[in-house]
Amino acid sequence: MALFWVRGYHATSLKDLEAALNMRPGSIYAAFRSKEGLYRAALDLYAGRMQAELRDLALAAPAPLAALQAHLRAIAGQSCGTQRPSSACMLVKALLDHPQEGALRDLVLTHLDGVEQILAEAFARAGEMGELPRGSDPARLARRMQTYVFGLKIQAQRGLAPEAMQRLCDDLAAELGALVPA
Amino acid sequence: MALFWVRGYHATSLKDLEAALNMRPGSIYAAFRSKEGLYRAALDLYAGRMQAELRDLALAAPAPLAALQAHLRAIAGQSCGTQRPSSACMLVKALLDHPQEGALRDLVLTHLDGVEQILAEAFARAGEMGELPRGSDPARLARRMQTYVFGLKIQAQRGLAPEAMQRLCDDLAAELGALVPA
DNA sequence: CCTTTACTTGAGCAATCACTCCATAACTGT
DNA sequence: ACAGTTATGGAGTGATTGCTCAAGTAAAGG
Repeated sequence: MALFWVRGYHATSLKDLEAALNMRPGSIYAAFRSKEGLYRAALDLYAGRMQAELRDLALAAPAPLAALQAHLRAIAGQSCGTQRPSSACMLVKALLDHPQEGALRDLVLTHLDGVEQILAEAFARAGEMGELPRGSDPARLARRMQTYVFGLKIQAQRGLAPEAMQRLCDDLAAELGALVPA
Repeated sequence: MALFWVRGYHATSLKDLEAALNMRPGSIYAAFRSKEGLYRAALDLYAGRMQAELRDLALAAPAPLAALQAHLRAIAGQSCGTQRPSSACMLVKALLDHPQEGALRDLVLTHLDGVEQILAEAFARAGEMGELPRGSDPARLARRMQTYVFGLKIQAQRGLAPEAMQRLCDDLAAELGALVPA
C-alpha cells in the first residue's frame, strides 16, 4: 500500500512490489489476480483505514464540528513527519492516475463517496447538537470540507514551510468555525 | 500537452506522443532531448498559459477580489464542457506524479510558486482598492485561494453533479466575499 | 545544377514491463 | 508416516518501454 501510495500505480513496477512484499510473482498472482488486483486491495485498505479514522474522530466526538476543525489543523502536522508514506491522499492520487472510465475509477469514486458520506453524517450530528445554524445542508458542508482536505493535502505534498502550512490549516479550520451560530 | 495533461507522465508512452505530434522518434529526440524534455516543455506551456490567464483576469480587473471570486465560480462550468482535456490541474497532477526530489519536481514547484505569486499580487491590489480589511496578508490569502482551486479542480475531476459542483464553487467564492469589510 | 548542410525517417536496440508456468517445498487430514 | 492439497520460487514468456542511429530526403548556398 505504501509503495502504491507514494509512487502511484503506473510508476510502481512488479519488481518493486516483489521486494516490498517479499513475495515472488507466482505468489502475488495467486493471491491477487493481477497488478490491478493488488492495487485495488491497497486502495481498499487505505480507504478502510481513513474511513475508520474519520468515524472515530467525528462520529464519536461530543462536538463533531470542533473535531472536524481539529482534523483540518492536524493536517499541518502530518506534512512534516515522515511517519506517513506520503502527505497526499492516496484516493486523490488514484483519481488523477485513472482519468478515464473503468472499474478502477469506479472503485475510487465509491471510496470517495464513502468518505463524503461519513463527513455528512458528522455535520448532521453537529447540526443536531446546535453547532450549526438550522437548515444547514450536511451534504453540502461535507463536500466543502472534503474540498478543503483535498486542497490542503496537495499543499502539504508541495512541501510548504511548516509555519505557513499551519497558518493555512488554521485559516480553513476557522472557516468551519464561522458557521457556528452566535 | 493535452496528452500528458490527461494521462499523466508515466501513463503516456512515446508511441502515443508520436501519433499525437505526428512526429517520428528521431525528430522528437532532436527537438526535445528526451521524454522528460518534452514533458517539461508541456509543463512550461501549460503554466505559461495559466499564468497569463490569471494575470489578465486578476491584475487588469478593476475589482481584483471580485474577479477572483468569478474565477472560482467559473471552475464549475469548466468541469462539464469537454473543451478542456482534463478538469484537473496539470501542475497538481505533475506534483503527485513526481513525489521524490528531482529536477522535474523543482520545475513544478517553481511554476506553482509563480501562480501563487500572481495571486498574491492580485490580493495586494485588492487590498489597495479597499476590497480587503487593512493588514490582510496577500501571501496568506493567495495560498488559501490556491488551496481552494486545488480542491475544486479535484472535485471537478471526480465528476460531481453539475448543480452540486456549482453550489460548491459558489460556497467557496462566498468565503472570499466574506473578507470584504462591512 | 551541384554541393553542403539540416532535418526526418523507421527499423531496431537493450532493458523493462506485466505475467505464466511448473517443479518443488510446505502444510493438512488421516 | 503418508497421500492429498495448497502455496511458493524463480526462470522465462512475448510485448512494450524509452531511445539510437545509419540511411534517406529536403532545403539552402554558391
